Amino acid sequence: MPRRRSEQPAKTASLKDVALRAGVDPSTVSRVLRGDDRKPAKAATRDRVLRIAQEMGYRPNSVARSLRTRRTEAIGLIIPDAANPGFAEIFRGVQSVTDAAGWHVIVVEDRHDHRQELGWDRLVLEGRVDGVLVLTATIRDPIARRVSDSGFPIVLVNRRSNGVPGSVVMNDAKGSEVAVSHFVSLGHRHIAHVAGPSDVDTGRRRLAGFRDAMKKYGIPVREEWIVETNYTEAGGTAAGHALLARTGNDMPTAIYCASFLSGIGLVKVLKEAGYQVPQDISVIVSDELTLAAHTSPPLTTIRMHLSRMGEVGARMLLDRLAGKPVSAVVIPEVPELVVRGSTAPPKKEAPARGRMPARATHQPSK
Amino acid sequence: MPRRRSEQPAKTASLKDVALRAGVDPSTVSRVLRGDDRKPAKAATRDRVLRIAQEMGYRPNSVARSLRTRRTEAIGLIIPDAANPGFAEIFRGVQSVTDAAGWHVIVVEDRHDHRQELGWDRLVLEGRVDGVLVLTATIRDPIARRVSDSGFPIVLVNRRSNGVPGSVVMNDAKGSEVAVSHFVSLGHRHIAHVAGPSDVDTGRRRLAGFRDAMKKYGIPVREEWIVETNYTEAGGTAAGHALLARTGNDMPTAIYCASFLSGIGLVKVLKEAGYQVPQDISVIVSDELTLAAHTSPPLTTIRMHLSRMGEVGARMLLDRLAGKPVSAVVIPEVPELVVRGSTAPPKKEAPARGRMPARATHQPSK
DNA sequence: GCGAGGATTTCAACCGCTTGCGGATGACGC
DNA sequence: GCGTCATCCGCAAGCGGTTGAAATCCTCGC
Repeated sequence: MPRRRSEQPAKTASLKDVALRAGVDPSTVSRVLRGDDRKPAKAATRDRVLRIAQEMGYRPNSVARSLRTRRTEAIGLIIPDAANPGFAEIFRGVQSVTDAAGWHVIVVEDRHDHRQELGWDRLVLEGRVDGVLVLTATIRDPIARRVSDSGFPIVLVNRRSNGVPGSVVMNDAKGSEVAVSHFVSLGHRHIAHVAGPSDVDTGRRRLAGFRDAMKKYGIPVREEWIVETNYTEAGGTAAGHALLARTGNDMPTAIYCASFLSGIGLVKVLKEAGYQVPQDISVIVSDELTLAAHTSPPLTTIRMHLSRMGEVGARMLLDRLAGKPVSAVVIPEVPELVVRGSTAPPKKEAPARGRMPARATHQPSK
Repeated sequence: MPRRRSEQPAKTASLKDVALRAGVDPSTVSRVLRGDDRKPAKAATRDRVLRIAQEMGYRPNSVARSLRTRRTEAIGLIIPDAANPGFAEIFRGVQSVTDAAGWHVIVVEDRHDHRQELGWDRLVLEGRVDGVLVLTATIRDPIARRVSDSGFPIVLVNRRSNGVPGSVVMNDAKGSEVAVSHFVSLGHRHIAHVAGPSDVDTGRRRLAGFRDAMKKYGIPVREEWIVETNYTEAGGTAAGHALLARTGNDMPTAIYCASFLSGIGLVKVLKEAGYQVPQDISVIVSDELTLAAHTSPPLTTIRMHLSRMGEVGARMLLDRLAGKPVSAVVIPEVPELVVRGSTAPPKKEAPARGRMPARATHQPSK
């Protein structure tokens, strides 16, 4: 068991060591290894240096290099909640571009309890990363704003925030329209929306898109059927209860829910209250995830191209670090409907339009 | 819009700047700020330095510090697949201890396609992190072995590997026993196991635990009912098909599946083949995740305390970096059964024991 | 009043790599 | 034969901290 020889970290070869063995100056080794063509070496010495570096298994020390070049070739990824499966999708996209570029990603979960300092701004203040991808920003986010104003490269992903120029989002409004459109085509006219938080951009835009779509189809929006909540399962549960409490038996026949996780919570509450999905109430949730196919019932979703958004965001950040300016982009991919088992025509559609008390067939158990 | 003043990175104050303003030597500032008590400063100068540093918003440059101290205060977290929700759990645990310690985590997804180099050993070879937490190691993993042998701090999480002394796993065998025990108590005697890969530790130990438990209950193991696959949904699908192909109509009445994701795939195939879960076949999957409550049917699971494992692993790595030796630990929390809707008594249990062809009521559609 | 000895603080080297600048070497044209 | 110019390579100065050794300053005992 060769566990002996390795008490201290094995002292890796440095640039100087290689230079010594190759009989040249460290600077020459550095230039050769980096392929610095502003100062090419003679073919002979280049080959020799290359060979020796190879033999010695030399690897440049990234810390020293970073100190000198003032670049870490690492970015920060600030996420709200690792347990949200949507994050994994975005991370995928990010990783694919950072990987290709040879960059590293420091992931930090930003629990909002310790607002002010000690969160992720340590990352930027202490110079550990060259830029950050922020998935947590609210519409007026003081920290994001401060960091951005300081000139530090920052790109928001799936978020926009006041005064932060770099961001990538998707066409949330279109997603809402697709959802409403599907409901309408099934014959629904009693449509509710479980919205995201009003202080985050996606929440607002999905809601706005919902309102626009309803108007487009000539359906009045019932304000008591708009309930705001956060993007967690508990949030969905709360929203479900709120909806039940507000409306009594006058429930909508269809609900567009602004996030997958809250959709899970929502459906649970509906079922507990005695409503069947989709027979009594149809549900569409935002964000297509593989798990959606396996829930009960399988969820009809709006595919939001999360990993694409991660890619584009990472790309923008890297470009920014190469000198290009950032901008607010909306990824071109349009949200698509994925039909599964949580949507169906309404049970008994009333003959005309007009407002009518929805069926009272089911006495909510709660 | 104050976007102007910030064209270049705002030139943060350095140690020297603070020293200049405070009228002392940089080294003094350094010692004061670090609270280096081996060489305490006079109270007056200490206060002055502290105040001025505060005023100037000084933050030490972590790169420079790392170069000198040879510590990055960052660790690498090597994961197989960000889309696996179990990872998020482990990450949670890891983050909770690194956060408390003020350390950072570089997450890299180790797609095994580019085996040999360019994977995560760049992280260690180029000195970006002080240690790594590896969630991907196989039983005889050449890279993990090499890194470990070089003396680089490495701790495996949910994995063990030949020649790598630091690891934390849970009591997988016990999990299998709990599962089998539950099946038996429901009256099952035709029990299959969809195992993890035989080249990863957890796969082997869950399988071994399964065999032991079967023996304990005096039930012979049917080898054609043991199918090995990986921890993905596709793996579960494949396993399901394999099981159907191998056994024809002689299917088991209960299956213990070694992972959540493969369980999802397995159940899907079973349903497609016309088997109802749990009426025809009961299923227990390993790893308790919140999603398990919402699948169709809700899955009976074995809670594996993943986040705890993450905590313990991170703790061990940090301790190792502080000089303590590592070891192979099994976390004390025992796997617990979480009963949901995917398990039930077998439909019609044969009168006695002995081997009998299972019901042929269902003609698998495939 | 003076030297000892501890308390404070400064000096300077160094971590490993990058890079502007200048020196050495050699080829070439006249 | 010599100046000119390319080409190739070494020197040395950092990047921004940390840290052992040395210097300076006080305080105290006699």
